[in-house]
Amino acid sequence: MINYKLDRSFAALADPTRRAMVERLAMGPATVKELAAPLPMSLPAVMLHLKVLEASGLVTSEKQGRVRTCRIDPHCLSQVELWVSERRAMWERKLDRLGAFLDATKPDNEP
Amino acid sequence: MINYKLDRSFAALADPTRRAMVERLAMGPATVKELAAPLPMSLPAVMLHLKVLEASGLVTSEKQGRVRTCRIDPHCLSQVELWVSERRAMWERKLDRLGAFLDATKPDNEP
DNA sequence: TTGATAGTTAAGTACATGATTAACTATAAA
DNA sequence: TTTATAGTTAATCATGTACTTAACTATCAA
Repeated sequence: MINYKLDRSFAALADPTRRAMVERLAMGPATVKELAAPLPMSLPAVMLHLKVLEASGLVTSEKQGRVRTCRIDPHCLSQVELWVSERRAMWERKLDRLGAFLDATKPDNEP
Repeated sequence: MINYKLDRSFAALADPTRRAMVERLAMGPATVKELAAPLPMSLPAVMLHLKVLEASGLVTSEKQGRVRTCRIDPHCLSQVELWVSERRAMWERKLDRLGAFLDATKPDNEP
């Protein structure tokens, strides 16, 4: 029942800096420097955030020469999306059944 | 650009105990005691998790007599789902465009 | 080969998080 | 009216997170 990957993905996305990094990467791959440019913090801090994103699997990176290029791995994003949508769907089915029950037991001549 | 609600929702869902609580609530409303029953921790600890879930907006609760009944608020779940699906969709559109570009620039007579 | 660039590691600090036990407050039932 | 139930608050503690600056290592360009 324990899903460490999901733990790490949600935890990674809980930080606004890391969501900003994912938003940037959603537009296409970027280097560490490009990722860091708009962020109001030091490069080592960005590196730590990147490490968290990579540990969760949401982002991958590879180094060529002295440049590390980062990109989104959509699989983990899908896993997160799936978990949330499943719970919401379950809750909404529950609501629908409740509605149907109320309709069925309601005194008639109401719409 | 900063979205505290989203921060709190993702952070709330990053903890396996709280995800377990949401999973339970997806099946229908529950009291604090019912929520706590399967969890390997003290009631005050469960209360703290519940507070985190309520502060994020993912869960609401109301007290009647001495019983507090908790239920999912699907709106915040939708917000989380939307954020994730938008980023994934954006990334995949990007990939598609890249694929189309590669197809267009590829030397011919390849499938 | 000198210097700038891109990234990395280390050490240290401040604050947040997740849990505990003990003690307390209502409400309901016997 | 006693007693059990459901929940709440407070005090405490250990650990984890999010940064900082300083110092370092490669790589590329002039």
